[in-house]
Amino acid sequence: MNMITKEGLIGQLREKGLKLTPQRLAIVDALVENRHLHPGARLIYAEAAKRTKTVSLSTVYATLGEFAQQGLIKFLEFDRMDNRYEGNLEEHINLVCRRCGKIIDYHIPTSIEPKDIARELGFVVTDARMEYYGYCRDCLAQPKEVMAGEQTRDQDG
Amino acid sequence: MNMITKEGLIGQLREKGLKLTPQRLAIVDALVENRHLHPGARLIYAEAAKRTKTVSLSTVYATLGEFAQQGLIKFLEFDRMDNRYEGNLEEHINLVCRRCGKIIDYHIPTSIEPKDIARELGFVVTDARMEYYGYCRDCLAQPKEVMAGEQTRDQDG
DNA sequence: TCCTAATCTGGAATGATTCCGAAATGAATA
DNA sequence: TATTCATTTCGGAATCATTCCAGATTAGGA
Ligand SMILES: [Mn+2]
Ligand SMILES: [Mn+2]
Ligand SMILES: [Zn+2]
Ligand SMILES: [Zn+2]
Repeated sequence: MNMITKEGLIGQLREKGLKLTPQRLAIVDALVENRHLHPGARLIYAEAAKRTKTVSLSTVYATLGEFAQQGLIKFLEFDRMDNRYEGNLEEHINLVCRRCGKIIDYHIPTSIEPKDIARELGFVVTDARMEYYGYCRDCLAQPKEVMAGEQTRDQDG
Repeated sequence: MNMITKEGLIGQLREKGLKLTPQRLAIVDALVENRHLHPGARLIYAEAAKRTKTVSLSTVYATLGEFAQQGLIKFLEFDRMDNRYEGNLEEHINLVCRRCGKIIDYHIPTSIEPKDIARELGFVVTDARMEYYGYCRDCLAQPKEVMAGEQTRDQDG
C-alpha cells in the first residue's frame, strides 16, 4: 500500500523545501480526505475553500501541478472527463464507470514486464497507466431506461 | 491483426448507411495512411485537405467522432497531448514517448482477465486502455543536454 | 431528375487550464 | 523581533482544442 497521508505529504513538502502555506495545508487535507474519489481541481478547490480563509482556483491548479511534478500525487487524464489527481501511488488499474464517472482502484495481481519492452523495442518505461472502462455495480443495478440516458461524469455542479 | 484499411472502412460506412462523401473518403485515406502515427484531428485535417477540394476542421472533428462512435476507430486521450485516433483495434499497450510524443504499439503477450474484476467488484469492463510512458529508442540516443529540454508533443506546427 | 435527410461549413461559443504582473507572506537570518 | 526576499498567492485575462450552431450543400434512393 502506498496511499497519500497528511503527515506524509507535509513531510515531503518540508523535505523539498516547499513552504507550508495555509492554502497548501488545506489542499493537502482536501486531497487526503478525498483520495478515493480521484478528485479533480474543482472538487479540491471546493473542499480546500472549506478549510482555509482564502484559496483561489489558480492556486489549486498550480499547487496540484506542483505536487504532481514533485511526485507526491499523480496527474490523471481520462476520456471525456476533467483531469483528476491520484493519491494511490501503488501500481493499479483505474476502473472508470462510463455512466457515473466513479473511479475504482483495482490492484493488479500480475503486472506486465517493462523489461521485455526495453529489450524488444528499446523503449524505457518510466510510468504506467492502465484503465478499464465499463459500468460499476451501482450503475448496473439501475433500470435499463436510465442506463441509456446521459452520462454523469462530473464530480460537482 | 486488426488494422484499419481503406476498403474495410469504406465497407463499414456502406454497411452502416453512412454517405460516402469526398470529405469522408479523404479522411479515410488520411486515417489509413497515418494509422501508425496515432494521428490527431489537426494532422488528419492537414492530410485530408491534400486529398479533396474542401474539408473543414469542423467536419474532421465530427467525422472522426462519428467513426469512433461507430467503432471504426478508437478515440484516445493522452496526458498533456491533443486527442488522437487509433487505427489499431487489436488490444495492445500504447507506448508514449514523453519527449517526442511518438506512440508505439506494443501487443500484450498475456492480458489481464476482466472476468476476475467482474467477479470481485461487480464492475463490467467494456473497454481497456493501457499506456506506458517513457522514452523511445530515438530519444534515448540523444545527448543528455537535449533530453533535459522541452518536450515536443505536437504532430504539426 | 427530384427530394430530402444527411452532411458540410465558417464562425462563434465553450470551458478547463494556463498565464501574468502585482501583492502578500513563509521562514531563514541577524 | 525586525528585516529581507524568494516563494507563493490571486484575480482576471488569455489560451486553445473542441464543440456548437444555423444555414448551405449534397449523396443517393425513388
Ligand atoms: Mn486510482
Ligand atoms: Mn496504438
Ligand atoms: Zn457507475
Ligand atoms: Zn521519443
